Amino acid sequence: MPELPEVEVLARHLQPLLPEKKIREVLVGRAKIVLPDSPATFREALLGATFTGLTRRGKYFLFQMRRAKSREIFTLLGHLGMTGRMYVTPKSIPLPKHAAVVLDLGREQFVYEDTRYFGRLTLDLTSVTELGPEPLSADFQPEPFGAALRRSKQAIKIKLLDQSLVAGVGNIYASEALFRAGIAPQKAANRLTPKQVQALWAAIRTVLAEAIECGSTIPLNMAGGGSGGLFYFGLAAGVTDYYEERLRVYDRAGRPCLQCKRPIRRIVQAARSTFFCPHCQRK
DNA sequence: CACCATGTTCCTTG
DNA sequence: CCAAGGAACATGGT
Repeated sequence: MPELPEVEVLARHLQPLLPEKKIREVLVGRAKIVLPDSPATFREALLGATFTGLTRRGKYFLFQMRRAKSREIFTLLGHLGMTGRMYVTPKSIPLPKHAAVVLDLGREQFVYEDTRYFGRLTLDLTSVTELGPEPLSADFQPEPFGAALRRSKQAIKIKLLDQSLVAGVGNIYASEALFRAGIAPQKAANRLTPKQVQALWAAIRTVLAEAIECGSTIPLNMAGGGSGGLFYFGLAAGVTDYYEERLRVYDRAGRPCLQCKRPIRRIVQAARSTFFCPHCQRK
């Protein structure tokens, strides 16, 4: 679930649930998640601390915290990796199989679960400092974006996954943005025309903004209701495939292009799937 | 058993 | 030093 839109939607969901909740106990179920902190350091830093706010940067969550005695503020960084989930539940709800970190909040608990354990929940903030501009903010401008693309000979699809170019685009939305912009994914970044740069810049913003819109309405309203606050993004019953229906090329290999009816093709770039329409996205 | 999966980092090569 | 390619990480679904 984790590209920028999914992170944003989950952040909006968690935002009102956390402020002023105090961490009474910290359980690290899988040490790797907390790296480069040690479980002991991590626990000591969070014990007694209070959540004060939550923001997002790229695919990262930035939890604003306040230390118990010193009142000093600090940031807890979260990343969902490929399979991470975070939610706040009553303590009566049993922990999932792959509970990586659990924060005891009193009557509730904050759960970070991750089946593949690729994610992070840590006090180390170095990875955020290397991120490129936030795509939906005014920091993301077509000219610097184009200038960065001109410096790279990589295939544009691969370049879009570079978080220092622009933060938050992942494998799904890279394919989606290129389809919207009508650009072939194999095209070298430095060969895009100024018009293509402009179109891609706009497509990235459109695709991400629409995905946020989508995620913040249907799944959110349905989730949490019956299950005592349990929140599973995109997994609300009956709307399971709403998410996929929005996507125009991703995971649609062999199916007709929504614009020209010719089959969508899947190729592999940098060991990851790319989906595109060879007709609508020509070199 | 084989292959695939929304991500990042580390190592190697040139 | 940098760009680029590939493996590694770990588990589960098909």
